[in-house]
Amino acid sequence: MAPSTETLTAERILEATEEVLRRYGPAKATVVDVARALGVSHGSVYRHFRTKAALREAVTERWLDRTSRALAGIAAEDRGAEGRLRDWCAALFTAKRHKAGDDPELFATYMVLIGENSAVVERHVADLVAQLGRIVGDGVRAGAFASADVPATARAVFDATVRFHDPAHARDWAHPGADAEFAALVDLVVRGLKGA
Amino acid sequence: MAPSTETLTAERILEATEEVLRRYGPAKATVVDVARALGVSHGSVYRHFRTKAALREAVTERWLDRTSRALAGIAAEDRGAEGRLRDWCAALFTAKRHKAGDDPELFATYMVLIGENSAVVERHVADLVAQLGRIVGDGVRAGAFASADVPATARAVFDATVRFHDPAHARDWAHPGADAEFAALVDLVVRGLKGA
DNA sequence: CGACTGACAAAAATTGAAATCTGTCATTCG
DNA sequence: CGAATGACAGATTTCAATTTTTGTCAGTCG
Repeated sequence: MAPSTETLTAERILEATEEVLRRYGPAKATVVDVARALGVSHGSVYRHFRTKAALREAVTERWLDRTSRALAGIAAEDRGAEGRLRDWCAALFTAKRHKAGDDPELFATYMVLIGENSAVVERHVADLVAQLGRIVGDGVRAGAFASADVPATARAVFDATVRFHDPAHARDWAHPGADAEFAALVDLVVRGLKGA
Repeated sequence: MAPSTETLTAERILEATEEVLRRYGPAKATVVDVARALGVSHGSVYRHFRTKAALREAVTERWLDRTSRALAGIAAEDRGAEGRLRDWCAALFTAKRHKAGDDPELFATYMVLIGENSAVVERHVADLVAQLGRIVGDGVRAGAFASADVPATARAVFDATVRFHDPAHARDWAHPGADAEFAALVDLVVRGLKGA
């Protein structure tokens, strides 16, 4: 966009890249477009990011981290594990559903980025599962939940809810029964956590 | 392939179509190829299937029905609901994993067909959920499971296990920890079914 | 001196003309 | 007479020529 006299930082490049991706989509967005948006030559962008792939990876990571941070707040709250778990799952579903529904094109763009960067996604998933682990662990300590292997149980909870947070299933999130199905699933999972 | 003197039936066309899809893949397989394999003109194929899409849909349906029928056997067995549920889920996971692992190219072909025929897939899913419903219903009647709404619970069980039967997650099925994660998930679900 | 530029080679994407495929139907074949 | 054919129009795909993009680096500028 407007050339700027500010220093060229990785941060500013990432912002410009997001903007370019939003405007042109993942197929058309080029490094030259990003450079043009910043009023610099594309060589300067390569000073901060070794390849176009690295640049896209950094954008993907930023995007996923925003979700992570929001949920970390819920996981850390000081109250009963069941309530926190229910709210955490609901917050994850709601956040994803809004991202998918509010701006489908931008969401499609991030779906492409996610497909390109499985390593980043893996780290993100590990992060979310760790958050679940903290909630489940608290629940076990307080006697609300039963689990012989907290990390494995946390992973099972994450897996059980894939349909309501994995972008691969985004298509289903709009359909009318989705909320009821989500509620039934969370109830089933919570009952399972409470033990036999 | 070899021309034949037999009558041209929908069944024979479907077999030839499967063969052509296996050989050329979903992108290259044409109606002309199918006709050539049968030793007839492509016009004759159109006598049995109105469009290429209808032909592919029929192939997809056949393929999904084979899985359905195998599982229906387990659902109908005369024994405890918990064992049947565990075996049914394991059979579904194992069957899918083999299809994906044994012939990845053919599996990719069917993934494409599945993407083209969401209506067929929806019916297939409804069928599987109904089978689960029978098992869960039996369990509730026998006092082994607790559920206020059997169809909704069956759907929740199906949803909870998506990661281990939906082709969208096929990529994960090969990884070493998959079996342990599957076991942990089924345990969680079964505990949930047994009630709080 | 170090951030930035822009010309360049190699790789990838786009374009449009030619070839192929889909779906129809008047005609042939048994 | 009903099943099958093959020529055909319109839609889609292919392929090679052309353009654009990526990534590098010797050289400029402040």
